[in-house]
Amino acid sequence: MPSPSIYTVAQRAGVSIATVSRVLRDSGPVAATTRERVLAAAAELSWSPNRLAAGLAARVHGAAGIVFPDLAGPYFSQVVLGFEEQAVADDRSALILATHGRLNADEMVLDLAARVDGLVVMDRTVTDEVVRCLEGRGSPVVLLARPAVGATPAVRAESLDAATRITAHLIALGHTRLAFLGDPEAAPDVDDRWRGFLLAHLEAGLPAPGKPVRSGFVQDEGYAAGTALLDDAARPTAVVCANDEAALGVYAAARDLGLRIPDDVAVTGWDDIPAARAVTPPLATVRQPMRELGRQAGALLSARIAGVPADSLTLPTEIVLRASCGPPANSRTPTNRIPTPTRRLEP
Amino acid sequence: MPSPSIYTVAQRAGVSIATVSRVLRDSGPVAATTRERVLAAAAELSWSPNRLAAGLAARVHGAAGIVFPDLAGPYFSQVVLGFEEQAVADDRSALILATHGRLNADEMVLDLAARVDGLVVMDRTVTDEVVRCLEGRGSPVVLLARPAVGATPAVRAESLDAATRITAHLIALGHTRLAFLGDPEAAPDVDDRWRGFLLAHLEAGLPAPGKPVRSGFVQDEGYAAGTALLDDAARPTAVVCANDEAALGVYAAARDLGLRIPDDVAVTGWDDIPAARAVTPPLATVRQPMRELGRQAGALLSARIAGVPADSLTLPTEIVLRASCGPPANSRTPTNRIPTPTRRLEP
DNA sequence: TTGTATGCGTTATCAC
DNA sequence: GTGATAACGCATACAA
Repeated sequence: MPSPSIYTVAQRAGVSIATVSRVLRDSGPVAATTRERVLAAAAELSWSPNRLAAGLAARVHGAAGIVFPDLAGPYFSQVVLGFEEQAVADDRSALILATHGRLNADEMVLDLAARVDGLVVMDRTVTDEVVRCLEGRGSPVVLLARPAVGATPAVRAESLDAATRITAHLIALGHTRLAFLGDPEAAPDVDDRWRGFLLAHLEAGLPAPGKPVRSGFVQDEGYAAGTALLDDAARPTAVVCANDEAALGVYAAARDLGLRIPDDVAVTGWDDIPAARAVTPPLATVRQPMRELGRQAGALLSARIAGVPADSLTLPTEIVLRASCGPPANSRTPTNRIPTPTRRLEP
Repeated sequence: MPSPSIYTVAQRAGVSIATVSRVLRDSGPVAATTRERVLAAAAELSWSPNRLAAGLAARVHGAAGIVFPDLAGPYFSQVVLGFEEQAVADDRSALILATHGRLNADEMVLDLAARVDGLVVMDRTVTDEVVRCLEGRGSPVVLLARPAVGATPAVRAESLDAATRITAHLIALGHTRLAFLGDPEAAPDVDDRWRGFLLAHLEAGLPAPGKPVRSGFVQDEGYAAGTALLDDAARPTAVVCANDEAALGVYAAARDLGLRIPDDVAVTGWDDIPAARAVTPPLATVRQPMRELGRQAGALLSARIAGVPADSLTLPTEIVLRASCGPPANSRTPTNRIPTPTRRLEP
């Protein structure tokens, strides 16, 4: 038995399909009694309009998509969730696409674009060229955690300054041998954090630090990179990690090497995931509004879909000092002064 | 300038729309030279077929949806990711919907159903009645982490037996005052874990434990519940948590109360999230194949969409013993014997 | 191998 | 208020 159509409902209600459409979409005047009849008929047939047909006629998908590299860890999850919330708020469905660094990511994204009214694109999932192509085809795009491209706006969380500040804090605590753990080429945000790390050294008059210790975003990678970094007599006394999960990997590495945090090595992360407060010692980190990032990106996208030009947006981050960056045992600077405006001390 | 349609392309290639459709969908024979012309025209216009129209004509959405309560924590993230992977593998788009316990969840799901070929429904996001309604309207459904409903199959991870075994392990270690932290009414899986917890007491001849200490899935809730539970002279010596994140909250609670794990209180979790290995001591837990759950649910859904009847599926779980459940200081049973077949000792 | 014509289920613009 | 009817963009029998 085929599913009922607007014709079935119209016939049952004794009206034309135009009227059915009117009551359902509340467009145009309809007599109260007529409305009742239509509603009743629709209910009896448990009919709901075919979104495909409705979309085709109205030239609207009623859907928005988000493209991200992966869904590993709280960061991406929260961003996607924020996006979903905004989409629902705008009465749109949310489509997701994880590229995983697949080679055919470009065509996957192009394909996705054909089924949504607009797209949020995270990180380096696709090239700038693809972004332009998308816009060229009439698909509004909002970039997330990645620089703007032409007129395509970007939503980001401040990274460079926060990285400079948290590094400066470590330096102020007396650290002179610091390492950066993360891959600046993996994501624009990480690159900013790395540059802030460098900048802090410059400003403090310290010699330039070594190259970053490459690591992905997941804990296992942080563990591997952390082990390689710390299993060395010339190990650093402080490690600035590109994200919390990698930092937790460093925690495990330090433990397995018999090193104490922060006495033997200070550690900082990024994101302020819940686990950062559960570990011992609590992890110092930089909080970024993950959910809000997704929400704002979705909101900007909605604006663009509506034809309203949207400007790029940078959300503030917040340094969260916790015991993991506490003064090392042989601290020469007992002060706890933090050279930054926005700060926070927990717990 | 309106986006090009199949007519534009056909005209430019000097063929009919039927031919364009043929080369694009590779249906029916087309001369090589003709094919080239069409492809060229399509490329020049950077045209891609309108999915709405294609879907309408083919009576197919080319999309699958998944409904979940929230995206907090690795569990839901991984499940959704597994679902997405399977959807992509089946050449379908993935739609997501988080209900957040919203009151109008039912209609949101019904609405989502109108734009996909099938739906995976997690937990208690909607009632059994809605599931039947969905099926009645011709939308194949696969349940996830929730019992089957009529002919609608379910994909689950084994919970009851694993809960019995890990509880039995604690009891074998000498614990007699155990608490269950989690809300059996929050999710069917948690209810199974609670029942396994009870069963282990029965089998060991221990008096029935107290009521579960209600807690949600996130760390903060685990912290609050854990604090209430442990800040008491008559506190339990072991806490079986419904999931890892809540367990991490208990870690923080114990730390803040000056209690040591496992000496003062043993703790176990569920899921085996990465952070479980990063905390000190490492968290004993029950590993469930989160990603695979999503993938299998997606696969079953594909089968159902294809008209193939699908049976319910229960994936195995694995007990992962770590230091957090190590023998208490005053252990009366020095044995480490584990009364279960599948087990694992880490690190 | 290719073209014609119809249907897919709505929306929306007209008349009435 | 209500009803025909033309798009909407594509898939696909059916012809040629």
